[in-house]
Amino acid sequence: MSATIKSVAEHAGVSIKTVSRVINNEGTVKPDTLARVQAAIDLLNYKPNKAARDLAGRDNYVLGYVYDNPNAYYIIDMQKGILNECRANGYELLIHPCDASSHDIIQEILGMVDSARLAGLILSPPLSEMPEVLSSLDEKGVRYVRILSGSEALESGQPCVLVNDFQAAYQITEHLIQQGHRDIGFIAGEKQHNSTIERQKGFAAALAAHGLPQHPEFVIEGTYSFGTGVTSIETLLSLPKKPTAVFACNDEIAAGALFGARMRGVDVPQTLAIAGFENSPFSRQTFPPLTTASQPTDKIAQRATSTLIQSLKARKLGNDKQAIPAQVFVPELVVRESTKRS
Amino acid sequence: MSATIKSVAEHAGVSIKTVSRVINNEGTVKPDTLARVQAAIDLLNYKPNKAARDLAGRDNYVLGYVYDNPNAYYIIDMQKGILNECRANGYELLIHPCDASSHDIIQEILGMVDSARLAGLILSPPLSEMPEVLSSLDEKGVRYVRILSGSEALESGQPCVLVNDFQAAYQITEHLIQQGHRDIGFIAGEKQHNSTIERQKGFAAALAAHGLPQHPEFVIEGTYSFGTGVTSIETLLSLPKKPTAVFACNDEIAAGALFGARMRGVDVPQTLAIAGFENSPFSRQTFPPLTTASQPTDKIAQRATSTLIQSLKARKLGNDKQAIPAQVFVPELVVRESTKRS
DNA sequence: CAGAAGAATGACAACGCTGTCATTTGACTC
DNA sequence: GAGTCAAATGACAGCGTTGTCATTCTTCTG
Repeated sequence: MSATIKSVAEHAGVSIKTVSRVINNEGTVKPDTLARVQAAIDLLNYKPNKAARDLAGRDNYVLGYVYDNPNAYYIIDMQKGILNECRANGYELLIHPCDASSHDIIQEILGMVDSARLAGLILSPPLSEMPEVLSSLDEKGVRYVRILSGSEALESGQPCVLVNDFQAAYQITEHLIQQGHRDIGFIAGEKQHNSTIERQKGFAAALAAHGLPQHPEFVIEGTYSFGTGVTSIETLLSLPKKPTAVFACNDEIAAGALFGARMRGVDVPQTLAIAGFENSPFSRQTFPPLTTASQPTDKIAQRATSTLIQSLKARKLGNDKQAIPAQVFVPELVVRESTKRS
Repeated sequence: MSATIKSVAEHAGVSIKTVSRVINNEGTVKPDTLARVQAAIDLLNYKPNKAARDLAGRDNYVLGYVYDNPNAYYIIDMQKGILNECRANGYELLIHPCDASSHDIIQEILGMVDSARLAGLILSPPLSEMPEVLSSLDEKGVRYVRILSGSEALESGQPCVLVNDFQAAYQITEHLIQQGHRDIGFIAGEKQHNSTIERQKGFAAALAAHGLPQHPEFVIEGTYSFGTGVTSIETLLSLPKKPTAVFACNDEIAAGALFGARMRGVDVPQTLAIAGFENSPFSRQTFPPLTTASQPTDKIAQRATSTLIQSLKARKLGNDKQAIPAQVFVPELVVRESTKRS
């Protein structure tokens, strides 16, 4: 049926091993041999058989993306970014949605890594921030890259990509302050997401920097959901002293807050300003559109994937020590109507 | 490292071939041998190596989901449904987003099928409705299952799952009529999606059935996007005779229409009723929430996958003739505030 | 220009499984 | 109890690649 390494070798008049060297870029092939082999590959439209590769080689060419996140847009963007990088490097992607709060989540992940012989894992929050998960993976020698909230270089030099939620939250809060708001509410997501913690810290830091008081009753804890937005805004607007602006931990909460405000007949942004976080497509589609922070999720995912692949290569070549620098992404402030005072 | 078929065989005191028979459910193993082997498998926590299986066997255990659809919620639900079924049957899933309008889309799909040695493909609209794609796949002998809009059994007996958009659209339209609307606008999505055609037919049929006139100027063509909703509603509301209700071909358009109406200060649902289609999560989150039709996307996906797997098994066993009956799903009307007249 | 050292290439086993076909086992017949 | 036949099991090759190690070709040295 399709070409094999053998047919390519015959065509090029070399041994299969040499063809193998060419397709693996081992670099120890003479230029003209390489050209001959490459020509044969192109001619026959040869594609290495993944199964055989996986079987024969020590490592294989499948990465896994394990996630527990209800945000469809986030996941899709992640997948897009990961896939781009995977394709560019001849890797495949296995996706594995799961429930991070399940009691045997670790077994589940380990099981899939094992049965699919994954070369490595891409972890996004909250999984990337669960110590039990990470240590189990370390113990089993499973390679992974983490996407997580933070900005400090990790001591370990582990492969990771950071998102500086603190700074972005700081900027959003500052934007609200500059609009003249002094009483600003904060609606948090799940506290097991580091991003929530960081965003809240950024929020608090901005208030402090501008000499504004912290009102504990203005901070509501919830989940990254529309429903949280709806109920939280009710709570906030029922306070004797109401905030004039609200910073919601993500767009979904913000959309819920907007919905809740409208239910009560509160005008946004005139009476109440609302800001979200994430720049989900629908943050543009609410009425009014939401001020938010734009996170290049697909770029982050791509970067994470390339980091993982690099670390995989490094291990293969034995120079396992060489740490790969973590890249830090800072979400950008996007100002829209939901916070614009006329 | 992990257990192999050989270690299991030794443990159970049988040959590797017998173990192979057990894990493949070939049914020609004596009950007590089977029990011994099964015990060894459990004991060693043996998982067959997929790469070896794929390499040795004629067919392999990876399905592909190829899609071109900007709707993140749809894709996520599809993936969820497919994965459920895959896991239950020991298959893996490879996802492949693509651009259906690309000129070499066929080559791209064929290439990935080839290089990943896919056992079969799951196709959703618009790819599942592109004759060129289907015929190329047929020609190459690639197995696939289609998810598409329609209701008639396909002559060919090909594996497929149908969604009866016609009937659902009919119901939505009828609902609007029952609310007293006589002048109803229709905003269409891409016409290369069969769903658009079917929904429009259902719309027209309902009008006809209730003796209402068709107003060509009330039908706007666009894409399945928020933007289409925004601009279309402007067009409709600028007509000398305006519709009092609008049926948008999906929720995203409907959300855009709602946005557009609000921009013009038009009250929904009092002055204008708006209905969508799909029951996307955000159809619940607009203000007011959208009347829509609920499509059990994950169930549809799951059914499609099981159909594909069945057909794969049938081919393996040689009884390729036996056609698998196509299941038809009818989206259900979900009435919310966007069409409720007080 | 012989010899050494390194670069380039090749031969061949191994990876873990399934397919094919041969062999053994067991049940049933007369 | 020998003979028959089907059911159960096993031996072994082969899937397409990579890893290991041996071999050959180059280039450089003195």
